[in-house]
Amino acid sequence: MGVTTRSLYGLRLVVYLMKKGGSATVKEVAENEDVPYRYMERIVQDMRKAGILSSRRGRGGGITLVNPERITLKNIIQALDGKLVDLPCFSEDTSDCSRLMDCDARIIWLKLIEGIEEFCGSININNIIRRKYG
Amino acid sequence: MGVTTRSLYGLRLVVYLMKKGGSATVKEVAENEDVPYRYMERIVQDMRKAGILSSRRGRGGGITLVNPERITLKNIIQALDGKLVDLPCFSEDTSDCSRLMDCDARIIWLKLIEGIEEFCGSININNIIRRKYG
DNA sequence: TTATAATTATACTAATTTGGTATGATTAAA
DNA sequence: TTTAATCATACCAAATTAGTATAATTATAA
Repeated sequence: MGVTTRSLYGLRLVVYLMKKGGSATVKEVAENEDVPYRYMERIVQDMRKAGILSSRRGRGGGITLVNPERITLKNIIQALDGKLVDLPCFSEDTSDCSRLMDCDARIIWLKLIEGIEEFCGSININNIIRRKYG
Repeated sequence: MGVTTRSLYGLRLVVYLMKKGGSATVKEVAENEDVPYRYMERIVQDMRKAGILSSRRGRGGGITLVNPERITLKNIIQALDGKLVDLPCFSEDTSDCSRLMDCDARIIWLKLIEGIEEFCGSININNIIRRKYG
């Protein structure tokens, strides 16, 4: 189960902003976190659309975490990698699976999805960072 | 976090053999589980190498689960998709990440890996199937 | 002993996803 | 009105995924 660089970079961004305790420009974060600037810009857009951060345009603008104390790993991965657990037979057009109803494998995948959603939802980034730095 | 068709089909195979309670040929499983035969053959090889099933060649041969009552979702995914959780910055050559030591994101990813390994290791396929069919 | 039914081993390939770049528009402060 | 920032898309190369194809090996049965 792969996690892409998008989520990797997204988490770096969140941690960076939390440690700074405020706002920053995308450029600043990209430079400090070793992420290509243009790529980071796009990641920021998706996180904004997901409500993880807000932004201000124009000179003096930048980005800010919306609810730092509530951000979970689930939020970040869902915003940037799409579904937390992505299974071929759980795609939009369920028509691609003719087994649906009597598929015993499916109940097991459902368990996986549920379990991972709960677990990732319980990983609160701010808690972990504060525990380390007070 | 994507799960590929390999794991999907691998689980179908395991469930099929469990419900049948014995051996089968790859062809039989492939036909019954809507999996391309040649593809299933290769999946079977990886599962055999991982010790999930054993096989007999030649006429009358086939495949058998080695320890049905001990097979977990973790076993299947690891055998077929490689690492359970695959992160770019946890690749073989750690040299690709210059942050390693003072990376706060890393401790969070480690949590994720640990948590998912434990969870998937706890999903026992046989238990679930038996619970449904007695 | 020979045909047949099975697994095993590799090599190949098309489609999709990933990990970016590039370009330009928009916004707002100095 | 310049400048510094985000926003919106389009593009592209490399890697991965999801298979196919071919042929070898093994063991049973006729």
